[in-house]
Amino acid sequence: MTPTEGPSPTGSDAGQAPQPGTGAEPVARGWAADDKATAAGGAVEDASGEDLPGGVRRGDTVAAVVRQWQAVHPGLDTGPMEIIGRINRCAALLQQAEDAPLRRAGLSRPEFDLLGALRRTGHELTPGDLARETFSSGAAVTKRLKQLTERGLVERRGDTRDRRVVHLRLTDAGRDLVDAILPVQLAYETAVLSGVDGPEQGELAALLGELLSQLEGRLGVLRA
Amino acid sequence: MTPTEGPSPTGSDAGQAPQPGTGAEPVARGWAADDKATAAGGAVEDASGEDLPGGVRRGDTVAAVVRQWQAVHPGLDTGPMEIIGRINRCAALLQQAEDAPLRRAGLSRPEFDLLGALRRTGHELTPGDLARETFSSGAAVTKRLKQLTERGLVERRGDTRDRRVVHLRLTDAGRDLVDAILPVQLAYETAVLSGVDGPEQGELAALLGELLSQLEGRLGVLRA
DNA sequence: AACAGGTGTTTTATCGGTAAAAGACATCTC
DNA sequence: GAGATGTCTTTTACCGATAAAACACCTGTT
Repeated sequence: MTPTEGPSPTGSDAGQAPQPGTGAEPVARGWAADDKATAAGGAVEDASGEDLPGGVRRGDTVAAVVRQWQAVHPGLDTGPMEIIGRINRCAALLQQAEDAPLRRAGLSRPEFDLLGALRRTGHELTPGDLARETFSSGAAVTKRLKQLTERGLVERRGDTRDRRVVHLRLTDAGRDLVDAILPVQLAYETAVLSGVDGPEQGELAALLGELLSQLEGRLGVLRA
Repeated sequence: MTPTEGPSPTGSDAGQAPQPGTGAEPVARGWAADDKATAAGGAVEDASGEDLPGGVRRGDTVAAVVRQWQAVHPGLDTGPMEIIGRINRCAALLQQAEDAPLRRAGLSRPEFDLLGALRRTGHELTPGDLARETFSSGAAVTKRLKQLTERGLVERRGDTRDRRVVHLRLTDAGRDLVDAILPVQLAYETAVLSGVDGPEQGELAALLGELLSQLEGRLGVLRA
């Protein structure tokens, strides 16, 4: 992802219409669906939401999925779905949208992610460092580095002490590219989020920060 | 994802240690990092966060990444990162954690997603319906259906009117499997979210719902 | 100094996903 | 009613990511 955001769902990000010849619109409506799945295991059918007369927004797809589950299993505690499902669905839609500026620059998200890690830390990193920074496997980092060095965005330097180790840094071109893309990326994201009021954005960021802190600190323990 | 949550990041979900022989711990700490990338393009180094004396939580990794960017580009509007970055990172961690119960049942997330769609809608669906419901490509659905029918979880029935069309429904075994997994899944998710207070969970769900509604309604327009 | 064991990186095999094309069929128009 | 057009599903080719193995090298021990 942009050295700004997150996960790279399912490999490619697609973001186009599901099938070629299929003129069919995704059930929901305007947006080219495609990636990830929804909250409760898929999008919603159609159920739930008729637009209000004035063209006002109806509930989101996750709410509709929850309603479907409630109809099948009344009383089921679907609370977690309303958070986790929405986070996942938002992540899917956001990534798809965010990839647009990156692709214009000829970079995939994971690639930009790697470059961003080098840029923001300010110093050289080893492949292992980059794998941890970008939460990807070492093998994936090796591949990306090969492409990025070939493109002249990253430079390698062998460690003098330990010859197993490699140090990586951005070239001038790499640094310039990141610095050029980042503001565009952030502006785009600002636009994407513009539907939510400023104060609410702050609340949302704070709550997500709290959740993330909990998850980062605790998930290792829960994983059984 | 469980017919409960979201995107299936990078194909497999891994969730294990980055490299085999590497005893190295992910930089952050206990949790087996691996998937997606972080907000601003990777995790945080180490910077930012020392635990407070009492063992209290420090800021999340996204906050640290934002600080790194601010150091490099002072004044940059990193607001969007604090929301989008956290959503992506939360999604990555949650999916990883959520897969545990599913894997015990021998299902991948996309598979459970598909079964869940059949279960909650209550009626038969065509492959095209399922692709839209699960936000995946038709090809992916075809593959999954093949496996799931072979396992006896799903049944196919040709349409009598239109012989191109196939109708799918859960077998008894499929329905029982979904019904057995779902509560376990939800209980697990409840545990994962338990670090956040009840009222705050409600606020979070509401804000995410608002964001998601905006994204679902608007993203198609913005995608340029 | 040889060796056992551990760490950093790369390579290989494989899996799953998408895009695009192909196949099968319905429907609409003339 | 024949042909053109479009829809639904499956197949094919390819790409990217992971896991596991292979390499290369350091380091501590005897």
